[in-house]
Amino acid sequence: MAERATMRDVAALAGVSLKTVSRVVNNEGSVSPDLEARVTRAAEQLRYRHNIAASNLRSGQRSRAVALLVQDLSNEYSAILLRAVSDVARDRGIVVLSASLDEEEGRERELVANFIGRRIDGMIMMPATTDQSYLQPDVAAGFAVVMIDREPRGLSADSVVVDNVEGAERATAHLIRHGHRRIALVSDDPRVVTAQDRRQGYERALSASGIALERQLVRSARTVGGSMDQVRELLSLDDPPTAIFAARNTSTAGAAISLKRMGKSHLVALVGFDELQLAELADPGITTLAQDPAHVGSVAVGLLLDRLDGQSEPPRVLTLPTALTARGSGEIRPPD
Amino acid sequence: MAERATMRDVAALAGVSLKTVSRVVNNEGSVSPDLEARVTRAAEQLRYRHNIAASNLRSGQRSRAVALLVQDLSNEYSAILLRAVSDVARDRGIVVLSASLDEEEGRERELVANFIGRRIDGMIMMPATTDQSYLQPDVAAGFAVVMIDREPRGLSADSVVVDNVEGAERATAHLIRHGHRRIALVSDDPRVVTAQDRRQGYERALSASGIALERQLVRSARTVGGSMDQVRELLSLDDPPTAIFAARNTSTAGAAISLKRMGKSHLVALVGFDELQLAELADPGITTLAQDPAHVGSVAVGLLLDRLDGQSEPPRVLTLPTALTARGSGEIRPPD
DNA sequence: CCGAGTTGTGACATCGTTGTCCAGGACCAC
DNA sequence: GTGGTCCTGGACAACGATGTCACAACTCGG
Repeated sequence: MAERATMRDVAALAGVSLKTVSRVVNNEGSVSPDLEARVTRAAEQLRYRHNIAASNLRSGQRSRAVALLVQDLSNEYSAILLRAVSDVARDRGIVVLSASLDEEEGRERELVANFIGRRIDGMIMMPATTDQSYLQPDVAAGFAVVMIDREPRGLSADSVVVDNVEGAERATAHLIRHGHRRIALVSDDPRVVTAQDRRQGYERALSASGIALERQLVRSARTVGGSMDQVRELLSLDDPPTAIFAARNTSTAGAAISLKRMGKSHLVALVGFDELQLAELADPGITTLAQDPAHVGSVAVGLLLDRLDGQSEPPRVLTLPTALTARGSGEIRPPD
Repeated sequence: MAERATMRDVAALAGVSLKTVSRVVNNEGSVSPDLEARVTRAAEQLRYRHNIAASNLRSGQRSRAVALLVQDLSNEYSAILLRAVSDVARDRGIVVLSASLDEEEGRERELVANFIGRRIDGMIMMPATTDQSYLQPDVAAGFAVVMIDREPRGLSADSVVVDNVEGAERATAHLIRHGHRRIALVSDDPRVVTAQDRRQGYERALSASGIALERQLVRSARTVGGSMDQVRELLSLDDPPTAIFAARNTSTAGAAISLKRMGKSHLVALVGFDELQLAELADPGITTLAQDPAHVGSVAVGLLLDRLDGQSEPPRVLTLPTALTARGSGEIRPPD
């Protein structure tokens, strides 16, 4: 296998010194046109590829790489987020690494260690750990961190969140306003902070209307399939709910599919937290209370780049709004 | 801002030589337990983070980083692909960079140059260029490339594809079998190779049944919104199509939304190429002819890792199957 | 108690690049 | 012709790490 050409090889072929090649490659300017042409030709001839890692090592520059750590890259929320982050990064010549944490603490620590070992400049993370104080020394050493979806714990870092409690309360109140009093909650794993917040919002809305919390109407599941099962069980209760608040996009998808398979899409109301790309296509359309993941992404990467540009104010928490879009499923009224 | 500790600092604190620290960090074994403990303690105390880039530079090891270049990371197809690639990579301690090309040749070349400059080990790519011969010298230097969705041109590299012509022909034939003769095609930008292939399959199916190609029924659009517009136009023709073959997931989504808004979901048949996560939720469910992106991803990364493990057979082309899933929209019969 | 073999440790060069600094030629004014 | 400035080019060390090799300090058989 052919070895890669280095600056030394280029210099030898062009008959100049190593440093002159470096000057040409970095466009430092102070090289005569004649020599510059010779160097450029030699580089092309040898298919020279500048080694960015070596360059960064020597020059002490930033690596121009950042990471995005989310729960699940295949979730459409994360996919849109990644796209938004990548677009902003690319405009600045920054590359993006990404990974899925699946809410596993060990995986977060392992991936973070790997990324920091590669000396990336910063990271946008939807944390899986409950405490991120282990990152404090790295942040002190200039590593930029922005949390999304959840505020940092034990770490001073910027974050971009939505008001999950308020949003869930609003979504649940929407169902109550349409006459429901038996409202089920289908949410994510209760260990997840956002799931706890959304449950709290759900409970607040109920108690604000004097509705007692019924334990059997509160369900959780981590996957679409799991949510389908929970909804099937809910609807076969003796006294089934007349409405469902699905606190996450996978829960909403599962609930909607279950309702459709049971032929109850038009009978049981459904409001989902988070957007679903094809929410409009379902029949009835699925009412959602959504945040805009592209906005979250661009705001988060903006905060990150600010820090890399030397911003040193105290950490900021940006709370983005959520919007309720009525499409039909959330406006179904309870039977008589 | 605190500078990061280096091995030199750790060595000084532990009172040993640099090389001994290196031995401990790399677990080379031949260090006495006593010294090893001192080194470990010093490393923790200084929050030492091993510099992987410097280590790779010196040792000449691979970087254990690969890239995934797709058209659009926010497309659910790409998101699932990325997730599958990441999962396999993570099991081997390999990190994944990703980027969207948006079918722009310049962006492909720019991103590839950046990634190769970072000395990543290999790349899985849905190419935007029509000719990838510019990569040949890098492949010769040990850079592994696997193409997905499209075969490489001007480059010997492995690829993972589906038979687009055959798939499109099968999808179109499905509509013909249900009695349609005026079948519209809504596809991606005609410069995209897969769009050309799928159009060819569409035409083959028509001519196999003696149906003349009608130019005005052949449309293309790059986005969901564009596809919606095309479908709206198609249905307001004097002699509108009774069925639509949407040759890509964004086209399918656009077509389905347009049909729903026009109240024609149950009147005009629709078959889409590629899966849509909520295809089942639409009313009627959307009939699709799909490939499995997770499978494409794991097969592609498998080929890539094989090459990195030294596999040197001639390039392979793996053709994966597509499956037609009837959900209702593709089985609508034409009026009268 | 010696010589051979085994272990553990460190000095040094090196990976591919860039920052620093100096040499020397061209040019100008005097 | 001299002295100063400007510009270009190159020697050298360094970034943070590891491979090579040499050399102490052991062990152990005889």
